Amino acid sequence: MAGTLGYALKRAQVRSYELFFTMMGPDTISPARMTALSMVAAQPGISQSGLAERLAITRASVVKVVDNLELLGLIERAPMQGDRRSYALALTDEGYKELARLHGEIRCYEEKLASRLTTSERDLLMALLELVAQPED
Amino acid sequence: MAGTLGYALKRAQVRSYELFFTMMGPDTISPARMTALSMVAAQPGISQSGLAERLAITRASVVKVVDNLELLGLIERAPMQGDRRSYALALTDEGYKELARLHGEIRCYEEKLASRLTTSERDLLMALLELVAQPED
DNA sequence: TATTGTTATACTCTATAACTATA
DNA sequence: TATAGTTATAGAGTATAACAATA
Repeated sequence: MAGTLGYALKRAQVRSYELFFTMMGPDTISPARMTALSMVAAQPGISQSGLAERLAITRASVVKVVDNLELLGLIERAPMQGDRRSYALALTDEGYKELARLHGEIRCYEEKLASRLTTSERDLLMALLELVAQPED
Repeated sequence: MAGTLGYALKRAQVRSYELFFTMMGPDTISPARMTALSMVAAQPGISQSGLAERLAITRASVVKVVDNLELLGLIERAPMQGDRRSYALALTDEGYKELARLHGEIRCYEEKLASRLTTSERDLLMALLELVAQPED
């Protein structure tokens, strides 16, 4: 619906994905997988269930994300000590290298995405978005 | 990637969809279809190709959107005078009634989505989102 | 009993390619 | 030739339900 906040959010998000794939190339790891990669990097040893919770998707869905990142050689499923049901997820050396490379590319992408905004406008926008993103209560 | 504008946009958008389906019910017409409905209302007689362009999706994809809205009795495919290849899309009486009803619900939804923001903050947010949404040059 | 990871299956939304009818 | 709408098909990303192994 034109003129609504919901629609403005949607359009900005669509634009961000367009720019993402334009700048990162069509064969890049998707934004969702990049988020998963950075979450495992931030919390090495996290289980698939833990990752599912942080990504707000189901355990079943996380299996494919992890499969894909493992197939690319970026993360590993190691045995979790003390619970043989779980895997301890961690980045491989290759995964850390790739994440570092991605960080550089993402910085360029972010700069272009916000190129019409001053630095303080960008910070303000992010703060306002946080207020919208939080569920009530 | 945490801390980026792209991620903040994504999270706010996910939250807006969650709230949308929570408030409108699981059987509601989707946001995309509502946008299509309001576009046809704003531009009666528009062709499917025209609608595809405005929605920024392919002609093939628009067929299903129109099929769905027609099946619900909300829009009609009328012959386009002067070009027998095209349809002139228009809302049915039922479609206008439903759109009016949706407008009311959307107002409540929008209010809740922006409930943490003042009116001027909401306006500012929308203005900043527009700047992000516009492709460069 | 409850939890972890997995598989099978399905749904939504989108795309591309090939078709038809008209222009 | 080019355009409008359609169909068939596919891919990404998600979900639910049922299952084996383990707690």
